[in-house]
Amino acid sequence: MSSNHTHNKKNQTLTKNQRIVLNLLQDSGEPLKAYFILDSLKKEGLNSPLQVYRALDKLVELGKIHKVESLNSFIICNNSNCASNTAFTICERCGKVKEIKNNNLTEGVNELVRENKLNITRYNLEFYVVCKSCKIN
Amino acid sequence: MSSNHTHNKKNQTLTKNQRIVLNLLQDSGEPLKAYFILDSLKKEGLNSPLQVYRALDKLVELGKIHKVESLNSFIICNNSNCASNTAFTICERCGKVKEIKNNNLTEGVNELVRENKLNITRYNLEFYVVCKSCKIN
DNA sequence: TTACGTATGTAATAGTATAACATTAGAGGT
DNA sequence: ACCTCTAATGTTATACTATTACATACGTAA
Ligand SMILES: [Zn+2]
Ligand SMILES: [Zn+2]
Ligand SMILES: [Zn+2]
Ligand SMILES: [Zn+2]
Repeated sequence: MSSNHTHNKKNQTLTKNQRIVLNLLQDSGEPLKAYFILDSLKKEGLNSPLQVYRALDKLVELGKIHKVESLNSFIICNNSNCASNTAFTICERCGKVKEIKNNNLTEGVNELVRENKLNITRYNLEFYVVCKSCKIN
Repeated sequence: MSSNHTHNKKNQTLTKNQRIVLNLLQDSGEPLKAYFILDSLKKEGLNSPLQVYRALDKLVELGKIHKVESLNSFIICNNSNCASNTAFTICERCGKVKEIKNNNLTEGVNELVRENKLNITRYNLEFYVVCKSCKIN
């Protein structure tokens, strides 16, 4: 079946489990919970939580997805250069999550870090908001 | 026993459960987990997780403690004016957590928020570091 | 007093994550 | 091709984190 030649090492190293979990997160675009992922992928052959968590761990490590800590959820990275740094807005009302892509923010954080002599290895920023559609209602 | 007159409303409103949980966190200074708190306070009369979680919820709401989301832990607020905004450094090696008190950081974040038009209600910032004692070793 | 909101106590259960161990698949060197 | 090493898998069990539900008590204010 799956012709897993060794081209394209960076992207094609993914195993079957990792790939189907990544695809689900990609298609969804929303933060998903591990057990929801498990339920969704039963038909693809995932049977146990551990299979999901192992795939998630690997994908986080590769920077392809992020964990939204305060939601116990995982979301596709749409930024492609986070290097395990994350910044999200989270709507307090509807739960919608957006990864912040703004370069000003990234630069601003870097500046903050320099100015405050924080010897950091990475960061995780969660900004709680009321999103546009929720503000209307 | 406990003469709970209604003086000093802001601070003395705490109930017995809330008070003993707060005291433990205060004495510890470290982030503690709910079930550790439960075990520690069995002798004080806490029997069930729910008693702990209810106290924790209230104390978070009052701004007296914070939840460290990525550790599933709770820590005393040593800042006194966070208004549910939090900023921590977390050592990746030893797990030591410090609340950032630096006013420059607070102001810097506010600036970031203004510049990026983030309509936020609160934020939670986690900076992963290697702390001094861990860097030596 | 009555009524209301908030806190309690207790039991059960839901939701999140990892440990342990045996097995398999792949990449790289010889 | 064969050996070897590492990483991933499959499976079961278990640990850890948090909430639901419901009955009861307490404090404040009308
Ligand atoms: Zn990202
Ligand atoms: Zn919303
Ligand atoms: Zn604080
Ligand atoms: Zn350390």
